[in-house]
Amino acid sequence: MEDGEASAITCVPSKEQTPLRNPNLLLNQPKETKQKTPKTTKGRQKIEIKEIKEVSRRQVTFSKRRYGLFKKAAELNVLCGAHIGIITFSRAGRIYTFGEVKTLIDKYLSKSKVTLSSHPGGDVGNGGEDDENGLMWWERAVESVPEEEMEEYMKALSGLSANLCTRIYQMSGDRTVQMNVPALTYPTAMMDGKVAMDIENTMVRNYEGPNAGNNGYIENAMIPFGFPSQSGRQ
Amino acid sequence: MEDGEASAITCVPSKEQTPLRNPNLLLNQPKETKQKTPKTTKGRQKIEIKEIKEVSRRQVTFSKRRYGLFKKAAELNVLCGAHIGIITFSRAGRIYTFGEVKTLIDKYLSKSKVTLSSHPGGDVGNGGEDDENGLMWWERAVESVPEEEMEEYMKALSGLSANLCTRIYQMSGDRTVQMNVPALTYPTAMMDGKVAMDIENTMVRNYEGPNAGNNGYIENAMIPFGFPSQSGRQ
DNA sequence: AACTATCGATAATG
DNA sequence: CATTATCGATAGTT
Repeated sequence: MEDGEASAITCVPSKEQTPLRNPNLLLNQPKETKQKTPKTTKGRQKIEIKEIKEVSRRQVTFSKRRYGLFKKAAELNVLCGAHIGIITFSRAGRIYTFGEVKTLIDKYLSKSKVTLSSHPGGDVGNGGEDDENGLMWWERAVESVPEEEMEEYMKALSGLSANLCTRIYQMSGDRTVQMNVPALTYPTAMMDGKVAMDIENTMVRNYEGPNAGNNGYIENAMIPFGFPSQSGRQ
Repeated sequence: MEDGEASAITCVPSKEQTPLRNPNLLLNQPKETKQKTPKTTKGRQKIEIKEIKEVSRRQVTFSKRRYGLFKKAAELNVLCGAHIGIITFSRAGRIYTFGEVKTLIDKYLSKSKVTLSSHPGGDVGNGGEDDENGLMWWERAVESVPEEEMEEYMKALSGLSANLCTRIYQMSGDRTVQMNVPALTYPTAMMDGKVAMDIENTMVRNYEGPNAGNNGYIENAMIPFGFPSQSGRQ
């Protein structure tokens, strides 16, 4: 499907290309005889929902719409008390996440000592700080994971999620805990920096919802990570 | 910020603040030449972004806005080629998901044998089918996981996610695989029905993006789950 | 990045 | 659930 052809998808089939050059724009300005509407731009125009080919335009759209999407999610969260998590992978492999889910799981992990007080023999209790000695198997750097084990990893991840989810539901404690299951876990984990070291052009950004505050939604909660100021490639 | 009263109509027009400093924008407002239109409704009114107290109204808003959110996500996906996953928990505990992520991970897991072909000594190759004998630790039912181990589960899940993400990035194979990491795993896993059995009034709905087709977005891809009419799990 | 005109989403109503 | 009028998001431009 090339440009210039409406795929007849729905809604308002009247697709009009834009030969429009608003004469008010750059023509000589004979003063505004009628200062009614000095149109300076065409304003928003209808676009077809299909892949944007031009890179720069696509990047801009991605930024704008991702922002809008997260804002909507934040509003939905506040208005309806729903718990929402969003992960977005850009084409270039950047990860943007939204959600309290991440925060909640962070909180859970950080104060797991308090939450889970009675454990038999382990010393998980002081898990607040990193346990640098004797990494557990899941803490190994991924380089050590051969490709053949990928499947198991996947399986483990899937199974873990299921188990966790079930378990948490069974506990049926406060509902906030129910939400913080697996969804947005790995961006958090990637925050440690390990991942950033390995992946050249991958960054993680996070967007926090408004539920921490009251009803406004936080605009600039994006936290860059990994490399300082890598601008470019969406 | 206090929100004491619960008025019948959550409309607080008095607090309306105009962040726009351009006077031209005000000119756009339709000049109210008395009443020449028999207005049948007030139309959309501005609402404050705060929790909606009334249940029925909140439910309606949740439906509408969740629909809108998923639609936006679908558009973003198509327009920019981004891969997006969304999980939404309603207050009642219902789960709604959006995203190709779930589908992709399903596919990956089902054909992991094909995907990971060259392994030295193991026999992961035939991992396509379930290994019913000798369940791995992550396959144990969660009932057997004592509460004290919850922390480890959480930790494992987190670590696994990070490792997986890194690993997949390193492989840098086809991009579809990159996307199917951990995000929307557990709804899939919950498909087994175990969770549904335990939780009385919890259901999982899924919303699929449009990337399967061309540029339209699928409206009614919600698939109920857990109970009888399971029409295939792909 | 900021602005503006327009389009799309949706609160209120039937 | 359909309609409508308004508000909010955003495509195009500077």
